Amino acid sequence: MPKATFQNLPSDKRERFTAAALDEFAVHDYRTASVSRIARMAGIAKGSVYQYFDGKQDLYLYLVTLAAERKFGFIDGSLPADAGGFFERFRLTVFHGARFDFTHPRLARLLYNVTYEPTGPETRAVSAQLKAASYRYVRGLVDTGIRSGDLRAELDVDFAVFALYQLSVSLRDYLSERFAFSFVDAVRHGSGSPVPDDDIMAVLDELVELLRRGLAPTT
Amino acid sequence: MPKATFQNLPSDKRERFTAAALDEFAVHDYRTASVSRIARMAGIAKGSVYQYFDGKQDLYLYLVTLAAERKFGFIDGSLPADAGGFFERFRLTVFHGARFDFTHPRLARLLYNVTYEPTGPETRAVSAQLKAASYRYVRGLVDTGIRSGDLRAELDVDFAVFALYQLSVSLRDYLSERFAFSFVDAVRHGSGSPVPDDDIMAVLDELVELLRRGLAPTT
DNA sequence: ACTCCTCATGACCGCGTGGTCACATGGTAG
DNA sequence: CTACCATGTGACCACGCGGTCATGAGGAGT
Repeated sequence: MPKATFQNLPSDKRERFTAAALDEFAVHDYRTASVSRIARMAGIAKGSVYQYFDGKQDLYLYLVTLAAERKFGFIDGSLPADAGGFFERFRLTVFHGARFDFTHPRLARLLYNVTYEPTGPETRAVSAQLKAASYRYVRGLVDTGIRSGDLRAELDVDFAVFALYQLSVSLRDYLSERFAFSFVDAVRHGSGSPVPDDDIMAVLDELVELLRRGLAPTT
Repeated sequence: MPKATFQNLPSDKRERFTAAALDEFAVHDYRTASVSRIARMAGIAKGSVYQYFDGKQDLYLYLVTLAAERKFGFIDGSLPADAGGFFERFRLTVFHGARFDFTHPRLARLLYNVTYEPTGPETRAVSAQLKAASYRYVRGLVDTGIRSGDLRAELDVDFAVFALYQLSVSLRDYLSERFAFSFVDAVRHGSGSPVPDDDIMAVLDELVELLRRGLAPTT
């Protein structure tokens, strides 16, 4: 985590550095990301990076924590306090998650990289932590869903949590493909307007419908 | 693709090299994988690698093609010729896919890496090709499923294909977590007996049930 | 014995990496 | 004016990478 020196920095410099670092880790995975490039982009000497953080891993941990807090905070802040049924809460959670991703492509792309990089000694712990947090969230949803009768009581909870997690995480892949929104391009240049809320909702309707009824005809 | 020199090699040497290369790309992603290490592991000089292949990318393409052919061949060879309903065919396809993965952890892990590495100029094309092939397969299943009435006619086919693909691909994550089977360990040391067929089937029942009925109670 | 040709070899190249460190800078307290 | 301390700096280090290439070994044809 950041040293005191980093906290003492004038805020514009601190932010310029943070932005450069986020860019780098959003476009490259951990191994490929380069501390030298971050320093160059931020317009500071490479040595300064090591005045702010203990090293590459430390910087990475800071950025991931920051991104995760922002995203979870965004979602929580957007969810209505009153309960609503399981499917409605799930729909809104994923919806606001997707909104966050399209409006904060750098942070979203960083978290995406973390999710799909569970290998490697440097990233393993961070990836596991992030996944655990997401699982906890979904499991809470499922548990209350079962208690309230919105979900079948005989469900294999572990499996349901897995399926919901996977579908909601990979939904970003589907959305970005379907609406031709490249997160990497959005980070590199400011290109591409975010996918309209209505379009996200349309796909989400499809997903919730699938989850609610299954693929088979009701006959 | 391999040069003539590689084809002319005595088969034991060729296989020792292929095994070493598969190991390397199964345990590391493309950038992290090292040609020098492969040569060392295979007990040959680094220069020899460049007698067999045009370079790292060329070697990678060869290995991925090989792994994909083996896996698709294995699944096709295990599927009964007579049709069966959509869900039964889907179940069997995923089942044999999982069986292949547990009995060929090196190849499985390589394909896994390809799937989750769509970034990077060197791997982009290969990843896209593999995904396209899988999508084509699933789409065929869905199309005939709709024609035969096993699936609702109003389904958004694109979305259904996405969901089926994602769930079946990520099922390996779930299985390996649930049954504590580490693919990476299985590659590095021969450790860990594959998950029993019955256990795979039990999870698959859960998946197919989910897809067939959806999460909501039938009420 | 001489010539080809295929293949094996490992020292070597240029590069970019994460990380270090001796030194420079500048503000503040005495 | 001096002493101190927090910061900034970039040349430098060792490393491992993908890739090259001059050299040599060995078998086949004549």
